[in-house]
Amino acid sequence: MAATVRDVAQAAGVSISTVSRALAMPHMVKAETRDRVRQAAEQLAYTPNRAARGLITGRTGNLGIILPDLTNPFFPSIVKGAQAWARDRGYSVFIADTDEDPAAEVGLVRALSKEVDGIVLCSSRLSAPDLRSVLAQTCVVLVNRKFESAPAVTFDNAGGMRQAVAHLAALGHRRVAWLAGPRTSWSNRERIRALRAATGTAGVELVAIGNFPPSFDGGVAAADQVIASAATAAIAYNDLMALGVVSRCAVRGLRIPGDLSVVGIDDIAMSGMSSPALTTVALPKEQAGRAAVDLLLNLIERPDAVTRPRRGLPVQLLVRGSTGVAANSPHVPAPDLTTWSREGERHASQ
Amino acid sequence: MAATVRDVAQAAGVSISTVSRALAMPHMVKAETRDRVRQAAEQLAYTPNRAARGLITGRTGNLGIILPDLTNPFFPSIVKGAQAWARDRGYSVFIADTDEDPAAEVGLVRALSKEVDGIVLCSSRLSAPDLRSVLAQTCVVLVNRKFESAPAVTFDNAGGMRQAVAHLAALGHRRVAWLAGPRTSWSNRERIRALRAATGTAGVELVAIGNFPPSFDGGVAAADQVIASAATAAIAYNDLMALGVVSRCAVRGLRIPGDLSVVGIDDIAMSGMSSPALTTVALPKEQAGRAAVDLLLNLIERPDAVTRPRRGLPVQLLVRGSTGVAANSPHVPAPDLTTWSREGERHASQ
DNA sequence: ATGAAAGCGCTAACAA
DNA sequence: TTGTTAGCGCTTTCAT
Repeated sequence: MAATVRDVAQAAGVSISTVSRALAMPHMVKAETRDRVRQAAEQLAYTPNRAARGLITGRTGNLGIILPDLTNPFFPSIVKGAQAWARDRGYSVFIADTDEDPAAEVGLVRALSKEVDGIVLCSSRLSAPDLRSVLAQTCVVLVNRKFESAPAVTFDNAGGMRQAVAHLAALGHRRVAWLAGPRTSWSNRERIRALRAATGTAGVELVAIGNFPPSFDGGVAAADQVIASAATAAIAYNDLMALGVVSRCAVRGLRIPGDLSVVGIDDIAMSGMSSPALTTVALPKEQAGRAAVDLLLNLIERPDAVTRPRRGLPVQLLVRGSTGVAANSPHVPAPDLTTWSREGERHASQ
Repeated sequence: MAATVRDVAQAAGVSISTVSRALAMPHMVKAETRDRVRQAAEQLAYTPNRAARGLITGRTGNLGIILPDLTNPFFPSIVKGAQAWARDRGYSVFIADTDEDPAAEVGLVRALSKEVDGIVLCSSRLSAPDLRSVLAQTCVVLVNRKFESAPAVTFDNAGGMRQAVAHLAALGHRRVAWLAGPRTSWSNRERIRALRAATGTAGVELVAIGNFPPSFDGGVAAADQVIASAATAAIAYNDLMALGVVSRCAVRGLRIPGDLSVVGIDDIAMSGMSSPALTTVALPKEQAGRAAVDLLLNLIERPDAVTRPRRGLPVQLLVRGSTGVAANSPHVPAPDLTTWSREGERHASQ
């Protein structure tokens, strides 16, 4: 059995309350006693029982992180950052995947809230009333979503869109397609708005297409509409969709960036591995995880401190192979079977 | 404040122990009383305090999952399966990422072991003595590693290698390269052994190359040795490496599968998105997560039950675009600058 | 500066 | 079948 306060107290020849104090509030104990206790504790490999502590303090020392889909590579990076940061600060992190289901999201928050001191809620797809109710009941930090005055870590979507548009405009693109992601996504709304502003300023025509699922297949589905739109460049809601566009363009016989320039958002690992590599707006994902934990711990440990709204984390356009100088419209004739069969094997993989 | 047993007891007009029983051992309580208690509990939205319960039962209702790197897409799938399965069974899951550091792995097991009933240890890189010590102290299920008599969930590496070799042999390949992953990886050792057997039977010559890091860049680094080996096909330790090989081959001006066939292992999402799509040995990752949780809960809830060793989970070769009929040796002359510059932009992304 | 004692919310003996 | 009671290991008054 693991050592308890009592064991340590006995070994150090003091009372259990002295042990507790020596370990948690060292300044309230005489130096000599403190050292004796510490030594005894170390020798017995004593670790306070968190359940017992939690029972009296009302705190668990645990955090939760809830996200739509672990297999979307955007999220593991956030989790990685959050988990490591929290652990360094003495907190453990529960993970929960909603499988993109807002109903499950509510349930998970409720279930987790009993077992944690606070929750990091990533890319929440919750409706305003649901989210409001969740925020009222639990200590929550949002990531990648802003909602009323709730503490949140976001990315500088506007800056990212400006960089992307400036890049494309400089390459001579005058007609740019936006491939929208989920309608319920806050960042999707945010990005289209920023895009409208940025294209307006740059004298670039914007064509919005979608919404589509924020996945590779969503991008594949979107590609044909992009091609039909006669845009010479496309900005996708995320890298996964952008990669889908690139893939579908290959099937359709379009060259990237020769016929169409493609920009993604996120900078998931995959985006650097495709060929051509994807030009993308890199989001500091691990940093966001750390920032969320910081915010959450602040909320937990200093509930009265005022948390003023923070601006989005800075993002960085990474220019890679999928963007190039503007070409003629990529409007191509309907593909014939010859064109298709050449890449037929590719298609089998979907 | 949240409702306690006492509140429910009062509301239902019974004692606290009746409440506890009615909820945890319904058969020991008169039906009518039970219903009354349940109704009161529901109305008060009562949830047992897990810390208090844990204090007396000695169980936390939590599991931990430890893995080398969350940003390696192989692991999130396992976590996803494990997390959902555990939650359905009333357990929450802590996540911990070792950042590929075996020393951190030991520390994390120790730290987590205080807060959980059991740990799922994925692709452990621990040395035999370290692993033995960990297993002695904690309730652990290994995933993707076999060690002495420890309970483990593995994949049928031998079957996978046989399928891959049979596929390549049928395509006429007679000289196949194996790109080894980390030396400390159990599955790496397992696979090379299976490969030796399978190639021997099939009359195929095997060339082992490596070890390399199990990453895209590892594959990029390996590719040149593959090309120099005059093999017409390569099997990589995982999909990430296989994708690296494909990418590097493009830079070197080799066509896939025309000049070289490439087979990966894992079936990460990315492998279906590359072009050509990657032929790969698909591992049932989420299923492995679920199986690990099953094993773990069995261990926790029936410590005396004998767990007999299980064979590896069945795997499935997915034939896609990256393999084709054997060509001549891909031995090519050293690339000249013209060849390189054509794909120079690709290179910038690494 | 230290100790004694109460009690967090729950489960599990033991009584009735 | 139900109620009473004794703790689980810890923190935290309240005395000393």
